Amino acid sequence: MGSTIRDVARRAGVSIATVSRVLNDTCPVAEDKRRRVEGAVKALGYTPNPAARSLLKQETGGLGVLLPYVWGEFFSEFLVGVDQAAQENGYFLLISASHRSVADLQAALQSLYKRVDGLLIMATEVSAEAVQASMPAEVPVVFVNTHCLSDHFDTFNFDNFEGMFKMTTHLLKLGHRRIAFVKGPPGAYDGEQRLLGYRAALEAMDVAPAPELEIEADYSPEAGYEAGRDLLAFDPLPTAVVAVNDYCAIGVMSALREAGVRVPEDVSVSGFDGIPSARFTSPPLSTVHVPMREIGGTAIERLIERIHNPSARHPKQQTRSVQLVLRQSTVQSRDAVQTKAS
Amino acid sequence: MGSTIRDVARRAGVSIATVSRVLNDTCPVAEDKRRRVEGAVKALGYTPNPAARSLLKQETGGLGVLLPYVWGEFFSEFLVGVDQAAQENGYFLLISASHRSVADLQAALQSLYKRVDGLLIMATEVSAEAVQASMPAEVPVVFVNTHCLSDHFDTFNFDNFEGMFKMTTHLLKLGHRRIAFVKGPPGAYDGEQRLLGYRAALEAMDVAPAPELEIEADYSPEAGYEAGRDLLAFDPLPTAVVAVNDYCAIGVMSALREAGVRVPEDVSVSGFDGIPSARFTSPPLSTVHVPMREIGGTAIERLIERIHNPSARHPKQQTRSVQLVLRQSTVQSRDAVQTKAS
DNA sequence: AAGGTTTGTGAAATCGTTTTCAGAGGTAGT
DNA sequence: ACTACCTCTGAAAACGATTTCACAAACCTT
Repeated sequence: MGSTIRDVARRAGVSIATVSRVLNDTCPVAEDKRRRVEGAVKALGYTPNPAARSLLKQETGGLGVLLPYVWGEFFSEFLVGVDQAAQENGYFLLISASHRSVADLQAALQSLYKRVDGLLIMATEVSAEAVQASMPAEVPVVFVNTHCLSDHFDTFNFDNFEGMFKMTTHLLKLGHRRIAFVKGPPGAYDGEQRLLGYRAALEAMDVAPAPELEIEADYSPEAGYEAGRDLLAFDPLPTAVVAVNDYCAIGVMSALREAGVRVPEDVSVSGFDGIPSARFTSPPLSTVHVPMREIGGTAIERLIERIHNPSARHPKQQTRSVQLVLRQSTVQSRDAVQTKAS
Repeated sequence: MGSTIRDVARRAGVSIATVSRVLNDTCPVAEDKRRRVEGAVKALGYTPNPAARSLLKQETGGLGVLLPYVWGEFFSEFLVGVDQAAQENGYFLLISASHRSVADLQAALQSLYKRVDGLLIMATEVSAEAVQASMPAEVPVVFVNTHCLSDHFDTFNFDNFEGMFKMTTHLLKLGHRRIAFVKGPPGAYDGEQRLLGYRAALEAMDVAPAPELEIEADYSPEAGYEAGRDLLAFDPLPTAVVAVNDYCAIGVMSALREAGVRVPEDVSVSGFDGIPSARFTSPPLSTVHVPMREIGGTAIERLIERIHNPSARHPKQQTRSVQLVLRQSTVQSRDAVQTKAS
């Protein structure tokens, strides 16, 4: 193809300036020339070279998306929202994953430098401040699901703490008192907020915290399965298990089922994230729904707004609320039923 | 930041040519100047402008990835492999989804033009030929999981037909004779191949095909659920259900369970893809494992190879074999047991 | 009919690199 | 001591667009 603006100009019998004007509709151009240029463009299959264009105008038309890692439906839902919003606004996406440490992020930022007009960063294990410190300050950034100490950044989070607080409270109201928590990986912002929400709910209902019931895991069903096996050692079993996310809960349920423990009759189990599959587990999983698709879309729109209006007033910290979705995996505690019966 | 090569040259007291030489290690440079340049680069935090660079050398360092859509673990596994391979080779990724028709693909290709050095295209509902026809011919492309009529393209597929043939045969050997098939969306290459594999297996064992047992659905658990409900109307029930993919199978199992039909005691169910979650369903799902992570990585490596060596001989058609993973959702048919007992 | 404005156009500068070309200076060969 | 050959360096020409500037022609005024 390699036809340039010069080829088009020659074919249409005009100067390259005129071609550029027709293409960008930036100045009035005589009707006959305009038509000749359009004809030449079509005939040659000409497309402007984006490198040349972005060299001159200082913009690329690209958005960078940095993720800590990619796994499962949580991220794919997010990406769907991101992709859709970007396409609607005529931007393309530069996506890069597995950036958890500041060093990883720095390397990625380096390679994205001047290739994108703005960045969407989900850095669950690092603060926004730490990321920003290793980055040219002038490129617009929106942080998603990232810990932010100050209010100097645009952030778009969802309410990890509140969501888990609500879920735990719900289980407490169902009469559960021995509620285990299957934790996320150490150092992860969202996981830690969820843990704190769990603890706060216990405290709010005057239930003594039980550190031995907080089991180490991560966000995978494999780790959830292991955690579930660990839980089986308790006698008596906890009557409910709150998992840091849905995948983890799925693993827990799998381990319990394998050992002949029934969910929810013997043990209630809950998740977090509200991934699409949670509706179809056995039993269907009670969870806290995080609308990741919507969040991805809105975050992109925020970013684009920032790009168009970089001098805007204050960065915005926004927190999306989340909702309890109660299904069959959580029921009233048998202890509570017995107590009531007695 | 905006420091250019000229700033570096001035600070180091050399010409811009020398700076370029130091940065690209393209010619010998005197040790003292080299050091001065390196110092200036560090002091100014200089990074070469990629637009300028790719304008001159005709390469971008980017790879384009076009997907029909994104949903669930099948795609996230694929993306993990793609992302990892790209990073290891120093490429960045331009990802764009929801391109199912030729028109959609064309629009995406247009916006990726000259922004990437090569393309990875998964076009499940269009042939490679149709895509190529609307694309400048000189950019290297590798098609993944895409129907290819001729042998003019690099393709990297996995064995949809054979996988489903094996799974169906396995169920037949377990004594099942009334085996339902839950179909993918019409027009999807992979889904249709799987359907053909199912039919071929029936034929190979002289089991009469039963078109009424082929139920319309798509790749989602929701559609699988609906298909499962449709199946409940059959009397007698089929003794096995082969779903076009795992998510669909999950939906089927959910519908059956809800109606009090036990899996696998009453009905065996199988999936396809081998998504990570399939291990953790209830019961764990028998499936055909497609190593999407590996496939994504290998496809990227193939693409990079093509980029480095565009004049290579013939395009390669490669088909990755797939493996049966048998778990608890498929067991011997009760019919077969009865027959044996009689 | 003369002057001022508008409209349309092309030449040339610019963006920030890489790379070619030619020249300067040093070393070795005879 | 003169030529031949390296080794290193800088000036300048690309790459392919956009945009400024200047100018010509056509259009109004009065």
